Amino acid sequence: MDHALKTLKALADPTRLRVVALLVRRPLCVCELMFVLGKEQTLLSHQLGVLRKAGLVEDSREGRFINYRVPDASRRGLERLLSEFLGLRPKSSKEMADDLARLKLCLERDVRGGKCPLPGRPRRKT
Amino acid sequence: MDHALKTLKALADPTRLRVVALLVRRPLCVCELMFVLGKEQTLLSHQLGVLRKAGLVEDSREGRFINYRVPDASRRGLERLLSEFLGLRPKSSKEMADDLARLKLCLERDVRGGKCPLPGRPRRKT
DNA sequence: ATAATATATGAATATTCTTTCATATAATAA
DNA sequence: TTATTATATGAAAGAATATTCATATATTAT
Repeated sequence: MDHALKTLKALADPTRLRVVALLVRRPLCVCELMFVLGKEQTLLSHQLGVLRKAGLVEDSREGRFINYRVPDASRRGLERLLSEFLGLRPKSSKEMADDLARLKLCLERDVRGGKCPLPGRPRRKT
Repeated sequence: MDHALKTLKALADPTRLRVVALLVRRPLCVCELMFVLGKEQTLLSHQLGVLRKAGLVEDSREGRFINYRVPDASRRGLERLLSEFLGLRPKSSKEMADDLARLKLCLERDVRGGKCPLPGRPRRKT
């Protein structure tokens, strides 16, 4: 029950919930989350720490970037929790739709100056 | 997303989570919850208020007692959330097993002095 | 090396929640 | 009516969380 509580507490914050709703779709680095959510680096770092300690996300370094992701094992469960139990679907939640739109922008326009090395996105030219 | 957050916040407290785990099984009045959880009336009252405002529980008066229950519509979803997503099953959670044992006691031994009028339990002799 | 970039972390502050206390209310009993 | 029982509620106190600030670390670039 302790673990259940840690999970619930970790999700019970607007920014963290948005982060999870994004990461459940694809891995992202902190700067992409900053762009999409419009939050300070240091705040996201703390909040990602909360999610990490709750086991909801994992991180892995890739060069100077750190990518966060939802572990494969929990992905399905989380997806269903969000969409089925909480009703968090892009169609029904404007906030979520907006985040996804900004994410699209972020990925398409390579907002971080071509520096973010996530798979499927342009890398630096060096 | 606002509603999702309210739900998560309401569940993200040890006492409230225990309350929900009990009410998902059967309706109970406040004094029964007091007995099972070993908490003060006034505390439970506040916390039931939080759950009620989040729509997780309903209340209905029956004489001088007030019975709380999980609305039929959300019962299945909540059950699955607790057992499947959070892993809160009596078998795996000692805390939950203990609560259910105390609930059994409470119902069998008619702890509230035969006064609680919930269905399936002895009523006052008057 | 030095500088720049991406991110983390500890401490301080600000904010929000929980718990308790005192008291109110609604129903029933005497 | 007065007393008792079951529960609710507002306010105060206490505890936990979130946010910000200053600074640290790791990686890469120059």
